[in-house]
Amino acid sequence: MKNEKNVSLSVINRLPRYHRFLQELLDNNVTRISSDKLAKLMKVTASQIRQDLNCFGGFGQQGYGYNVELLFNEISEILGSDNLTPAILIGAGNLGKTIAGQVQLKKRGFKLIAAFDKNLDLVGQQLVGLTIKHIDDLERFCVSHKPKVAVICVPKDAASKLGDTLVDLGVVGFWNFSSYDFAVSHDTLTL
Amino acid sequence: MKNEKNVSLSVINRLPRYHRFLQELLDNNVTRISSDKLAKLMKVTASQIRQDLNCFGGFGQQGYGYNVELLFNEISEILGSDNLTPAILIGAGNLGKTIAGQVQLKKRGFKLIAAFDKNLDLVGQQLVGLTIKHIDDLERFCVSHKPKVAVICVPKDAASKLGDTLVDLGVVGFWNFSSYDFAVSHDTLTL
DNA sequence: TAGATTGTTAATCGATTAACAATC
DNA sequence: TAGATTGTTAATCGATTAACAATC
Repeated sequence: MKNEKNVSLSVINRLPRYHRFLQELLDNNVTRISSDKLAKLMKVTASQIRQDLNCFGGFGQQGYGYNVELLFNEISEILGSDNLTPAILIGAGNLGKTIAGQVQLKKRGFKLIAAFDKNLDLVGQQLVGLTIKHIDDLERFCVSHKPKVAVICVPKDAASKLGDTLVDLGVVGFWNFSSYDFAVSHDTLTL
Repeated sequence: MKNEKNVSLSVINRLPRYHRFLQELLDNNVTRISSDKLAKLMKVTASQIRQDLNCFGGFGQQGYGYNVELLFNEISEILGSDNLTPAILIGAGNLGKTIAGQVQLKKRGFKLIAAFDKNLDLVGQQLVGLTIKHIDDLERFCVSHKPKVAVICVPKDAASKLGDTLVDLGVVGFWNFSSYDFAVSHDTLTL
């Protein structure tokens, strides 16, 4: 397998989608598939698929195509738990709860490792298997656990204070459900 | 004002952000701003700002910069109600209700013109000023009102049946909060 | 082997950034 | 006028698509 460095964000963002389509194929007992067939299925170009998959190594075989199970396992590994990007949820109110439950972070390559809120009524409650922490613990937590992504589910006013702090604490990506506009020069994640 | 044709989606997607920053400047009684200053504020390049704004006409003045109020008004007009892209909400359950309330479609250039659900308990209820309609009315509604964007807030199984139908009905953009992966060759909107 | 299909290089396309002449 | 700053062209950059030699 070739060096995984320099794989563009565009490619990485597409991996979960490959994963899902391969899962589907597996479910339907499809054992092999060509870039051309997969391309038609996913409504992308075959070139893109070959380019993308080749970032991680020669998974295919000339004249044959790709082994669905092998490819699925390879991508699973790349996206595997060890490779999931740690994310935190900030704001565990109605919006936060809904997002946490529905947005399927894992399928997108993220793993929720903590949830924070300032409301003491919520602190201590369980949310998708996590105990909601008080927002005052945010800094200490980030220093020790180094989450890379923050899912922002707080009102505008609260959000406006979070941006710089989080960036200082090492957060490099925001998935922003508040109406505040992070004027930080970091990637905002695509839904 | 020059021809507004051929303005890229990237530029259009940035307009709401310009709008918000100009609003802020107005609130702070700033009357003029150079592309350079605005660039620093928004953490983008001055070139990009000048290129973007010039898609719609020469709003600036050499040696002076941009008149904040004038520019704000121009962008307001471009994003104005008449120019808001009509959108529909599909799925008015907990997720749909939260999204409808929180995601601020208008700030992103969309106007919610209808909400649909299959649950008869929800049909008839009010949601952000709209009466929730039954999903069976979807097709008739789309034919007559031609929404361009659909905000999908239904479970995976329900979502999977919607994609092609909606595309056939003229929907060209999806803002997808379900876990179903629309394999349609249309733009998915960026959060 | 012959046909199919990858891996990979080259071409294209579009968006971003840089540069600067025009001009307020 | 002189300085500032736009409007706009040209250069750069990155991502996508096309093409095809390698090869299973």
